[in-house]
Amino acid sequence: MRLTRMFVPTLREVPAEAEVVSHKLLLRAGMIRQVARGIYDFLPLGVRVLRKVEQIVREELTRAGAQEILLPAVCPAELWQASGRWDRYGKELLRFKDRHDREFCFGPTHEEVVTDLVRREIRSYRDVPLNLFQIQVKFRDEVRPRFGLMRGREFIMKDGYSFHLDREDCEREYDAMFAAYRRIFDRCGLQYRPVEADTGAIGGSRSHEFQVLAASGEDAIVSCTQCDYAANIEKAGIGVPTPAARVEAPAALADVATPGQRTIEEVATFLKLSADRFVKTLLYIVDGSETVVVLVRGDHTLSEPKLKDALGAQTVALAGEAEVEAATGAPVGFAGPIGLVRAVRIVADHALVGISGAVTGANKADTHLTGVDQARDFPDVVAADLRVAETDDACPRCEGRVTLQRGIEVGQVFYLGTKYSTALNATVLDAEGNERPLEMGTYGIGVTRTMAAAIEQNHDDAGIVWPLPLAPFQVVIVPVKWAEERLRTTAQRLYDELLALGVEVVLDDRDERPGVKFKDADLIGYPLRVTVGPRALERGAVELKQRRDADATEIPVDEAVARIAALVREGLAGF
RNA sequence: CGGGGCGUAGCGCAGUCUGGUAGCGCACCUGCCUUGGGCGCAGGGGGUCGGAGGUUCAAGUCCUCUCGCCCCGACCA
Repeated sequence: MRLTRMFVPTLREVPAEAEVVSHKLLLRAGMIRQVARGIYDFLPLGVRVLRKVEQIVREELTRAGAQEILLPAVCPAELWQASGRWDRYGKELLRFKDRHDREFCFGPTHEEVVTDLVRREIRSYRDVPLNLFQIQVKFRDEVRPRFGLMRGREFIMKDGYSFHLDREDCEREYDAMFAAYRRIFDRCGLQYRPVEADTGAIGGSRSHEFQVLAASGEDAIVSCTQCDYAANIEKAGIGVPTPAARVEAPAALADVATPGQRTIEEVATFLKLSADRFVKTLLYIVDGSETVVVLVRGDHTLSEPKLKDALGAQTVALAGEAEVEAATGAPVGFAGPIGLVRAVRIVADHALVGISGAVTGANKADTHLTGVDQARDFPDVVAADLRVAETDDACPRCEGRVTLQRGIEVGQVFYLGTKYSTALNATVLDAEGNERPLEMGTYGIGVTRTMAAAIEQNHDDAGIVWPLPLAPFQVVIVPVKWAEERLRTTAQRLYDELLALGVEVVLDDRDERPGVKFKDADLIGYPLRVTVGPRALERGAVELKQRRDADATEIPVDEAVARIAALVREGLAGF
């Protein structure tokens, strides 16, 4: 394309609403514009990048045996009622009625719809395995959309679903999708890590997230420095439990007045003790009814997913003020495991087993207990791995230690089991003539989020540095002075010849000063820039600069087209 | 949902405290000039000051309500 004919409104200044770098650069490079919170226009350059991501996804999934379909974005309530999610999904589900007052939602994900399709058409075990995917606009009415395309309300997702006769076959497909996802993100030119993930409220038992490594990522991931273990921090296990601190001469229990000191930090400062001497006492309501006391060391953080696993619970929720007072007889801030009003289950993190000389709430207003000895004072606890992992914790798989990194979740693979097939009665007859619910897997990729993640990971002060496979165009040709015929005709010829070779090239035919063109080229992030200027042309040459390099090299005009085409070809082959 | 911030030209902002003819930079249009990293000069167009109501001789400015956007937290996967 000629730049004079293109709709690329670049901005010199950053619109005030943008916070993170991908959002700023997408706006400045004229790729997106915000329409409402979490909802965006995609301009021509933005669409080209989206299509690049989509095409890679499409090719790799097709290669892996999946088939593309397109399901409705507007879905009838009945299917969601059948799965139970109409009530459970909450306000994130955008609901509305048609003119006949029938209820619909804008699909945030499509397990129900695809399972409905499959149950109507599939009868025999001979019809499976079946793996279907779509690339579609989704809507989730997020409480707090933010960071541009990183967490929008409307976004483009590749969602895939597979159907199998038994668990073994489903797990085989899971592994195949895992491998396909690796190829997809490799081909996108991204640095990422597959990590073990919490299975969350969707249900199911096995899941990996694909996390693009970037400091601005919303997720924390734990990875081992010695083996390939990596997990979302919510899920990450701790190899060797931290031994509890013990004091030499066990002290007797004693009340100590702590007026108005509720948080660990406040009490620790007040008593001049370090936080690891405290037993943090949290009350949880488990599965909506049972009150459970949960203990972690004062300097540790509880992981709710781990708590859920440890208790075998469906839901856990921090207890409200009234519940805390009912169980402890004290206002919030003074709870402890000793002398509770009601006998309740107590679970404690490993790091508290055997602790002595500790401090905890006394279950009395403005009072804490010192000299606490776990074995003596509250022996009746269940020990479990409950806390959030920290840097230098032991790896659960090897002798190594773990480190923390930030990541952007761009994909997730999930073994679902028969949750939806059972709810929606999607069954097949097996070889013995028995009706069996289909085993399912689900596989998602955030296409728009991948686009943002690529920028978070690939940019500099001047703008985006697109990996070649995702760039909206591969090459920009910049004639330094459009008015000068010699430069114009050379630029034009290079442009025509590159186009003929199938190179995605833009000709900056604007009558602008060179500085403006260079700034825009850097901002937009074309991987290759060809500068046609009087100095080099005098020597029969043009300049070639890669976006990621600092310097340009001069190449003879006659060789330029072949050299550039080869660079693009070889560059793409590298992914 | 709780806390905080902001809505003035396409973008970035000043003006609001202390009411009195709506401004600046960039962008845009015209002309000249210039052309290797966001040139220079001259001229010009563009605003229901987010919206509604109120106070006042007079409201961008004060009061009430409301809508939108951003950040932190809670929530959610």
